[in-house]
Amino acid sequence: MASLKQQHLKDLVNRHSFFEDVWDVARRIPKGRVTSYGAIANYLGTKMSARMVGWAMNAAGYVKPKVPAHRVVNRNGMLSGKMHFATPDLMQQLLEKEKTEVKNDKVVRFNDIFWDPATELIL
DNA sequence: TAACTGACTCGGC
DNA sequence: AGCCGAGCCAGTT
Repeated sequence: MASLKQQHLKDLVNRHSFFEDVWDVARRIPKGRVTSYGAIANYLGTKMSARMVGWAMNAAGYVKPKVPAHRVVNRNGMLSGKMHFATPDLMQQLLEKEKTEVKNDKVVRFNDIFWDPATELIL
């Protein structure tokens, strides 16, 4: 039996499709590639709602299928959301496990592995 | 109920 | 080059 908190979050999921869209895009990020909050927001047509993308990531841990929130960083390639994972180093560990180099909380060669849904996700 | 707070970004100074 | 304000909008206080 699901806890009240889980049920509540589930209700939120059903109510706000924007979040689902965010997660849907995030799930399409190829392994070893990364994108930014702004890029996802821009792809969804709400360019100025990058903060909401971050908010969606905050709730991403409670939804299935799993959302690779660690592949979403800020525009500079910095792991700004690392503090929100189970442990501060989990985000970096997950990225390194996919061969994504991280140095000083920043994705190395960010521009080369940056994945922009607006230009690379063809529907 | 109003005010504050962000896993953000951009533009202006 | 770095700091500040605005716009986004759901959740929290």
